[in-house]
Amino acid sequence: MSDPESRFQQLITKLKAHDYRLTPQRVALLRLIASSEGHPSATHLYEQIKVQFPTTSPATVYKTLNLLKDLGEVLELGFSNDDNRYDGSRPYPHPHLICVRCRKIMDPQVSHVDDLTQEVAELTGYQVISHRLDFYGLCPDCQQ
Amino acid sequence: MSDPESRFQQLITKLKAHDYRLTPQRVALLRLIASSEGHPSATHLYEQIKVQFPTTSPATVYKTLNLLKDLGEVLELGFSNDDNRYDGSRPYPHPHLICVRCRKIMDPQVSHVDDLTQEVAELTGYQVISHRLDFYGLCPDCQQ
DNA sequence: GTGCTTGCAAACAGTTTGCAGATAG
DNA sequence: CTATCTGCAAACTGTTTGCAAGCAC
Repeated sequence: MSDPESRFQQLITKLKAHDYRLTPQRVALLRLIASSEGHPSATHLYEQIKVQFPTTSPATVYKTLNLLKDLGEVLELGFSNDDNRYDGSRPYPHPHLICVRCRKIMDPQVSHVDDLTQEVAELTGYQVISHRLDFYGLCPDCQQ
Repeated sequence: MSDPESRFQQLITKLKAHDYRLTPQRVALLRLIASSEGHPSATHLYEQIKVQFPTTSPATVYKTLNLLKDLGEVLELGFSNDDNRYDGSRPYPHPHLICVRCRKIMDPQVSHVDDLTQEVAELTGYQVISHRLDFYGLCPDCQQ
């Protein structure tokens, strides 16, 4: 967990190391992703990038997000009913708390979650690769 | 957690109590849902029902599944990349273990998961309504 | 200069919806 | 008898893909 600026530099270095080109659109997306506290959607990121680069297309945003996902630098939270949300600050599995009314997503502190992975692996014989833990509820603002 | 036949009767009773009509297609779906050990998809259920009722449409299956979901009698596992899967035997939040290769889904025993909901609620001030915990990995058969 | 990247538009896939005819109660 | 349900087809939505032009290196 690093500050946005050094996270941004990390991402730049990673892309360079893999011989990906640093286009202005990509750099702008990396900057947003590196400070993505609010778990933004692709559309949300797209709209922020359009301010600086009005010709940017959603496809470019999706392509770059998938690139970063494949590099393990972004965590994608997919929803069957709703847009995917992205976390570029903490690109490893961790719990999320989702307000069902305003759709805000935050990262709660939850103890011993990683122990569960070990427990499941031992109990089932599966090779557990990843996990996802989401809590759904109403945030303080939305409890009226 | 009851046996398929009494679960089936429960579902019948529930629909009757809410004045929903028991059409042959619905009854067939209830029967499948009541014994849904394998977390089937809508398409999978549709194909099984088509054997008995060849004119059934996917729309009917989706409509009935949504009805059961709204009544709290079916748990829907939505995936952004893949078909939704349904659990009519245990229609309450519980952990799932998903093989990323063959897409088989099972229910592992995991200890103290419900304690986490309480922990998150106290820590964040959210009113936590539900949760979802999925583990992704390779089942014994798929580890080759 | 080369070939990766962009931006547009069309395609995609699972699910939902609208509606006319069928049917459970 | 009547309101609900079915089955078909079209619509929907977020994401992906194909391709020609653009540009990073």
